[in-house]
Amino acid sequence: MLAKRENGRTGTILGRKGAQTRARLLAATRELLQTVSPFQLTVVAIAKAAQTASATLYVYFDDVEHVLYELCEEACHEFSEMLARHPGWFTDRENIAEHVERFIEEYNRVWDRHSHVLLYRNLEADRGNLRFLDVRTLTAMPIVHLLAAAIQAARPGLTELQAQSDAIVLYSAVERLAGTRRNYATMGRGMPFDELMQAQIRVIIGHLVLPS
DNA sequence: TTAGGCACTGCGCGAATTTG
DNA sequence: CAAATTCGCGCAGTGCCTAA
Repeated sequence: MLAKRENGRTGTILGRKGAQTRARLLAATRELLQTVSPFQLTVVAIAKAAQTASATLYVYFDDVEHVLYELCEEACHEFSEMLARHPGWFTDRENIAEHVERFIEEYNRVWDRHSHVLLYRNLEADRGNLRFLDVRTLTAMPIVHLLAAAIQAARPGLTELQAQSDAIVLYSAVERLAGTRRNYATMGRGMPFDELMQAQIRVIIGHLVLPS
C-alpha cells in the first residue's frame, strides 16, 4: 500500500513516487537558492537540478513562486518547533538573561538555515503579496504573543495594547537584524554583529524585568 | 525581424497497483 | 494471474518575451 498524502498541485493525493519527485524539486530549489537569486530561478533550472522534466513541476506546483512559498512554510514550521521546545523563553525571571540569549541565538540559527527564502518572503510580504504576508504573520505572532504576555507581567501598568505594541517593535528589530546578519558577516563593515546581538538581549531584558 | 529561451499545456506511454 | 485502472512522467508543441 502506498504512503499517500495530499500535496499535489490541486490537492490530489500523491503516491510514494510522486512524493519523492516533489521532495526532489523542493531540495533542488533549496540548493539553487545558495547561488541564484529567487527572482532568477526558472522552472527549467529547478527541473534540471531535480533531474526531471519542467512539465513535471506543474504536477506539484503552480509555478516557481509556489515552490518558494512551500519552502517558506517549511521555515515557518521550524520556527514553531523552536518555540514549542522552550515555552518559558521570556517568563523564567530567575534566568531571564540566559533564556533571552538562547532565544536570540536559536532564532538566528533557524533564520540562517532559510535566509534566502525568508528574505524573499519578507520582500513579497512588504509589497502586499497576501500569502507571503500570512506565512510571515504565522511565524511572528506566537513570538509576539509570548513577548507581550511577559512584558505585561513585568509592567502591569501597561495596557494590553501597549504591551502588544512593544512586543511588535522588539520582534521587528530581531527579525530585521537576523535578515541583515549575513551582510555583517560577509562585508565586515559597520557594527560587529555580536555587539548587536548583545544589544538585542539587553533591550529585550529591559522590557521583561521590573525597573528597580 | 528573427532567433532563442522561457512558461505552460495536451496527450500518450510505461510502470505500479488494484480488482475480479 | 490477467485485465483494468491509476499514477507519474516527459515529448512535442504553442505562445510570449527579450536581445541582437
